[in-house]
Amino acid sequence: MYAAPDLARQDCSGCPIRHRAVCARCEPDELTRLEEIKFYRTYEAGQPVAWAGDKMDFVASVVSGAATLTQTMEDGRRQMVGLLLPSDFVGRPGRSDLSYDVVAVTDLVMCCFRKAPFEQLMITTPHVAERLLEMTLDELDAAREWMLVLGRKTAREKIASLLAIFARRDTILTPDGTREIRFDLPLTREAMADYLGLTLETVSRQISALKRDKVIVLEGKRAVQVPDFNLLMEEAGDDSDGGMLV
Amino acid sequence: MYAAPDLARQDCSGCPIRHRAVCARCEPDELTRLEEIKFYRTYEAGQPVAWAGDKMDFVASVVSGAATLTQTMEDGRRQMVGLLLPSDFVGRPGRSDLSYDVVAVTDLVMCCFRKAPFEQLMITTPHVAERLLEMTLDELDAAREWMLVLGRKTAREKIASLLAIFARRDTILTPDGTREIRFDLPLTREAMADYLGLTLETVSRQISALKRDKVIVLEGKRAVQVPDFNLLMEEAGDDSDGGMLV
DNA sequence: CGTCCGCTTTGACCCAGATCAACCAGGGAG
DNA sequence: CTCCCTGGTTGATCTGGGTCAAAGCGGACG
Repeated sequence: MYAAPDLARQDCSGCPIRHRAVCARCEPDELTRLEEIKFYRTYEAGQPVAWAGDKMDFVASVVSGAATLTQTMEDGRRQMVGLLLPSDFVGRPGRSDLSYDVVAVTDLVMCCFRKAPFEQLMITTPHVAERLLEMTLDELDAAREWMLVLGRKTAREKIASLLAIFARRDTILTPDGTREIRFDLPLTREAMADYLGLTLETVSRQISALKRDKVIVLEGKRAVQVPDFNLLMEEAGDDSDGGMLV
Repeated sequence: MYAAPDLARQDCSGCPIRHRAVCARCEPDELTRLEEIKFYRTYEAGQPVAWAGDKMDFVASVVSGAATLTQTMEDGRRQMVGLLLPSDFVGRPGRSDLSYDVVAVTDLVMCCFRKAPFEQLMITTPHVAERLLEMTLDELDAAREWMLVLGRKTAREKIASLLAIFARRDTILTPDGTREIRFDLPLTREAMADYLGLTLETVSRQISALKRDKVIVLEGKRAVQVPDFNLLMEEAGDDSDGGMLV
């Protein structure tokens, strides 16, 4: 876990997301210019960062913590459309109003840039624009992958797919060096339901079912251990093998 | 309808997508450089453009016609993850393998650029990269909008949402100037089902239901007329009004 | 140390949409 | 003119996941 930084700190070189965020490709001089316009904001778990329809006058990178992007219909139905983890970028250079709610799900630290100077900077420092394009293309691929999950997978496959995502992101190497897959769920059952297009009851039932079938082992309600990752992938309906042959 | 162009033609200035595609922002000299590396390809309705997992050695803009992006699971379940219409862009500078199938659904003309020269050109002509970023961000927004449709909308709402998309894109002004909304469905029932995460039977039933309820008027199986666009939006579960007040 | 509250689990029942199956319409080929 | 073949419609039935309801389970707080 990354300690909330001193809000006045200016040094990007020790930043935990330095090598993965929009600034990843920047040369030292470009970084200096970014440092001049950046500022930090922190949010507590549960706090909104911005609402759909708001004008958001800044863009930002997640430094630590997690945030969700959700769309809501008038009658209250909700769909999570993105999950922001450290190094992910929010905001849309070139447009100002947001089309989804952004909410901190854990304590959150963001590295923000006021929109106008950032847009200016994108023109003068190609490495920022270049990296942002790459990140946006990755996001688009992920969104499309998720469309398959939402449109065609069963409840059990959906849960397994979500667990597989967390497993890939958060695997902890145990002290004795065995490559055991073990992580904490960063979301409540309700948030998982919003992500997967399910109800929280179905999420709970399917997690119980996967536990019963020994696909996962639960320690408490949040800690998950995956004894066999290939089995999990199979449950997710993804072809874990293949693709390298032929 | 745009006639299939002479495959050797080099003049971008008369191109029907000149002002909306990746090249929209190009200055005349940038356009000249694009012209030097471009070439056209045509596909007949139903033909594949590329398969998931293929290395695609070019990127392209749709000039006329339509293509679908679909992902397929091993057991045959399919989900359309994108619909390419004129001016839309396919391909991913920076990566080579495709993660979905690209298939022409109507006769299709594409303006292609070999990947390596295009990537080179992106570095030297910022207007291409700039426009591509903007288009990719739009695609991402659209993909996220679609996640709400797939995850939370009912079958009837899904159909209405799809019809609304076509209506917005393809509205034809009738000769006498009345703003009647009337268009042809570019997709079969099966393709609509793949787009919406439904079965083709459900698609057919819901279209019949919307017809019965006078939300749409069908002329034959493909021609659709929408007497009241607001009613259609309401059926889609979208808040057609609102957003401009406050 | 008890109680309250947010989160989770579990059960019983129901319904939207899937599945299985039959049939229809039109248009191209022989 | 008929045959067939592709895409579309419609009906009957089944079922995965939603809905409604009740109860467990920490952990914060008085």
